[in-house]
Amino acid sequence: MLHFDTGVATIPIYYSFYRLPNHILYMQPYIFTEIEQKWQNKWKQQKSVTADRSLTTNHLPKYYILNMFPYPSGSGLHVGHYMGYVASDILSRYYKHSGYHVMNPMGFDAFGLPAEQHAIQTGQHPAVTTAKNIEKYIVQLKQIALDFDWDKSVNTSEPEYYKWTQWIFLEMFNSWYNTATQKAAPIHALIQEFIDHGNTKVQAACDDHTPIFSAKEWNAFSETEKQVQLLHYRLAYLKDSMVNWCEALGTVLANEEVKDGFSERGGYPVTRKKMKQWSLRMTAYAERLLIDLDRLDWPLSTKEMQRNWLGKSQGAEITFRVQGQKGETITVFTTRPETIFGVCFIALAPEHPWVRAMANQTGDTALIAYIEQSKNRSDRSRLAETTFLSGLFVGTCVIHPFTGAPLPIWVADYVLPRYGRGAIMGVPAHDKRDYIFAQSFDLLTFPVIESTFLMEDGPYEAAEGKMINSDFLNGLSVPEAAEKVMQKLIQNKIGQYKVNYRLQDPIFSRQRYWGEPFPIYYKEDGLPYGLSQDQLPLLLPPVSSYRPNPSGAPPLANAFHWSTPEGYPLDLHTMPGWAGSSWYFLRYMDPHNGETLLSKEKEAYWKGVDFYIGGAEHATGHLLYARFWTKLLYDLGHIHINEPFPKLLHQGIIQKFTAIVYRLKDENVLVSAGLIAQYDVVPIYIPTAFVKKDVLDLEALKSWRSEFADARFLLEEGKYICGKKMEKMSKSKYNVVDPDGVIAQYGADALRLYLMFLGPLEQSKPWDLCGIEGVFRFLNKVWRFVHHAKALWTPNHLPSNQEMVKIIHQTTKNVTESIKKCSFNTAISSLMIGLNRLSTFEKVTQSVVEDFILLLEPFAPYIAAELWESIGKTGSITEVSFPIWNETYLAEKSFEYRIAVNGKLRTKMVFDYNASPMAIKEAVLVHEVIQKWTAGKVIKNVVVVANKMVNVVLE
RNA sequence: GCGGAUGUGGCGGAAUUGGUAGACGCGCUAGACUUAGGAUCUAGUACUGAAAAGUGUGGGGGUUCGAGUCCCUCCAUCCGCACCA
Repeated sequence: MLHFDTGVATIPIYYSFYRLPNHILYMQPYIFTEIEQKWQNKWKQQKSVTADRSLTTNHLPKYYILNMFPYPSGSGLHVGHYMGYVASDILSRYYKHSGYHVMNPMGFDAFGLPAEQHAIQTGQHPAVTTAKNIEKYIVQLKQIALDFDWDKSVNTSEPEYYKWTQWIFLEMFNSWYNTATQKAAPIHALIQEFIDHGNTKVQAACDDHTPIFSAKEWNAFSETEKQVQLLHYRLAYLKDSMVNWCEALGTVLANEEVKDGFSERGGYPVTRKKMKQWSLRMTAYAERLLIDLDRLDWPLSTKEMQRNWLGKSQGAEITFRVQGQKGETITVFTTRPETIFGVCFIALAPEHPWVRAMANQTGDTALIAYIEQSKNRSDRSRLAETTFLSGLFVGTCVIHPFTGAPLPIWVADYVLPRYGRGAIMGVPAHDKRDYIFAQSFDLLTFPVIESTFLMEDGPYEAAEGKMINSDFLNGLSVPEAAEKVMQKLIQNKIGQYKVNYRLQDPIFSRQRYWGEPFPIYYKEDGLPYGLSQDQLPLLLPPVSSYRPNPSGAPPLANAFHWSTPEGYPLDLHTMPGWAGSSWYFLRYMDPHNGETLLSKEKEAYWKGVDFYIGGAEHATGHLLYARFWTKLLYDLGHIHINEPFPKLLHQGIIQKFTAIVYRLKDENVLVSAGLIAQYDVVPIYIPTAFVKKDVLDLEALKSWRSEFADARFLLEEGKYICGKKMEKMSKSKYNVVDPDGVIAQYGADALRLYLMFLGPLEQSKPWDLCGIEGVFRFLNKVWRFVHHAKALWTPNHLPSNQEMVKIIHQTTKNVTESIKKCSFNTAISSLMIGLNRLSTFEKVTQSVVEDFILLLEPFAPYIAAELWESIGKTGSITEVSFPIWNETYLAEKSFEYRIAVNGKLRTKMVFDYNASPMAIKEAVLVHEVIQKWTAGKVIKNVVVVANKMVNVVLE
């Protein structure tokens, strides 16, 4: 046994000297640590493993492959992160070998809350921690030979990058959405329109209660009034928004960051508060975002998620007159206008303007209390009730537009203010929530569609059947009735068709420090104005504290003299995490351009991302925002790409068993997994290292954390059995696998191979280190194979062995086709099969060995580079063309048919590749095995499928 | 509840898209070379059965000469949206 001190760990290398021929005896073993170190150093001198080709190589076809860039967190990468990166690296290397000009960049989504939290705790500037983390990431990425071109990297937190994020924001601020042309346009075109016609004719996406003004009125407006009106149209606009305010974090949280009234991060209480926030008029794009999904080569599930998120629903708005209040009306949105005769009440969101007006007017304390109470309930909890819905009768009625009957107006918080008009018509007979509400308050329920349902059974929600109890709709089918009632509503000017989207304009400002400052200042009128382009980037200022200002203002209020040179105060908000990531794929094409965000020439060459790889968890966030920004920049003529990611693949997540102990709810007693049914327990994740074959090492746990030191244990047969669950690798669940340890033990090539060999890229799969032995053995085998072949070959003088040629061509074909399908697990399997078969030959020709190393290179670049050099090649292997197979070598002369009788396989027979079906049939029928099965039976049919199989069918 | 996906040996997974189910790898069993084996090589390894043979791709049904693959239905698991009027 020899020991090689690798510097990382002492690894025993086993191999035997006996029995081997001399040349093998002196063959150096596969010491991956040395090899990988050697090539890493070599490649360090180069920008990229294959030097970047300049745009002068325009004749080359391009391939732009992209990974979602990571947030550089302090905990570094775990093996799961590598999944997508390795896949893209394989593709990138393959396309380079195939003559493409490949771009496979990597960068950092570097603004984010963790660095800011760290800054708050330690006082260290987030830029410092971020830079440190990025450095660590780059080392980790380089060690597994990921061929990223670091010259093209981007970092969203650097001024040269966020200058353009701010620039894009200004473009949004200075634009409006023309719904007639379905395009965004510069704001000056809108101003001209106002000068000519006021806003009476313009079709634009704007705020709900934008006042109407004539050209004359516009021209008479003061500058301030004009700006106020324009703000109703800008694509980036200020809006009073109900936001999730977290006092402890001093910030506003997105809906997805709030869980049951508490912040997801930190678990602090969250209240709802009205604040002026920047919003983006994304809803203007809802229809285009929906329609264009059809053109995308994306996983179906992700497209479906985006469709749900956009949430298009078609229906009608119907206006009801309020009884006893002349001229006052309430407009509701419904998807089922045909059920108009089944309306038993009207329900309004507590936030509805009419409700507020009523409360002010009457001073009704119960109503005011109800409005207050609803304010702090999240949408989720407001909708979560299944048995009782709360509400309050306002004491007023509306008039049914057809029957003239009075319908009570209720305030109910199951009606959400931001969906539709914040008002619904309650049809308890045909809507589940309306039904529950009616049950809760004993309201009338009145069916208008014929069904076998009894009222006691619940609502009949299906949109099919014959209309009843519905005056002029009686006897019609549901669709017919819907059409007829709409005609009538439109005719009577009390209703119109309406399309609604669930999507809302996202809030775009954060009360945080570590993000892009808004290039916005405020004049005396209190209105926002954009900085000019030459004032960008607006640098993130140093602050005395990263916490919110004691006044409650965001951290930027802690900056010294945060104002324009003229002395106007600058906006105190910063942009959210997704700002920088919504357009970064554009910047990679031209990362250092100081003049524009992306030059026309570079865009014309690269034309956008060909293949995007990233996690499915970004299905509705990042992937939707990036599509929105792309369309916006496209509208304004800055880019010619309409969709950012035409082709998308989600890599699966790596899972590992977690270890769980169960503690009694109010005692420090841990209960073994088999006994938990009898107790009230809380599961707690513990490090998996403490568990061997489900049995817990009690001492390890006790010394891990003080809280366990004096814990008592309820054991099963003297052992504590842990619970386990296959879960996504995550630091908080203590089941992460650190890549450095794996690399030290098996090498980066083995880790790459293993990650890819595990299974289909897009599938989630469990990590099990045992399996890595297989690919590690394979690499050792390759090593021996090449050295063995090299020692024995006499170049160019070996007679070409047809069988061997066929094997390498077959392998080439299988590997190439698998790579193109991103089926890397079968590609590696083909390499293994190829090697196993080639190893049976005494001598192997040099060209076969060369081809094999080339086929391996995208998967295991270190060993490939080393072997390439060891067979006497001086140039870089990455510059060499990928092998191409020749079908004529693969042609078979004969085929082994499987012969079945009544579908059951009975024997196999070899026939010439071109044998006629007639001849095959005759030969099969006289074959002794077949005769045995057909003896005494009547043969009904003999199915002969050329070069597939034969089936003899008996009566 | 809705939408999407998945279900194949002890395990990870293959299967030319309707044509030999279980490639490749792990694990396991036996053997070889060995002081040794956690190196390497050889053979075997879905299940039942002594064998002949039979049974097998979550369950049930169907189409077909032929179904892991297509259709219907049910079940389980995972992911997403969650009572969006």
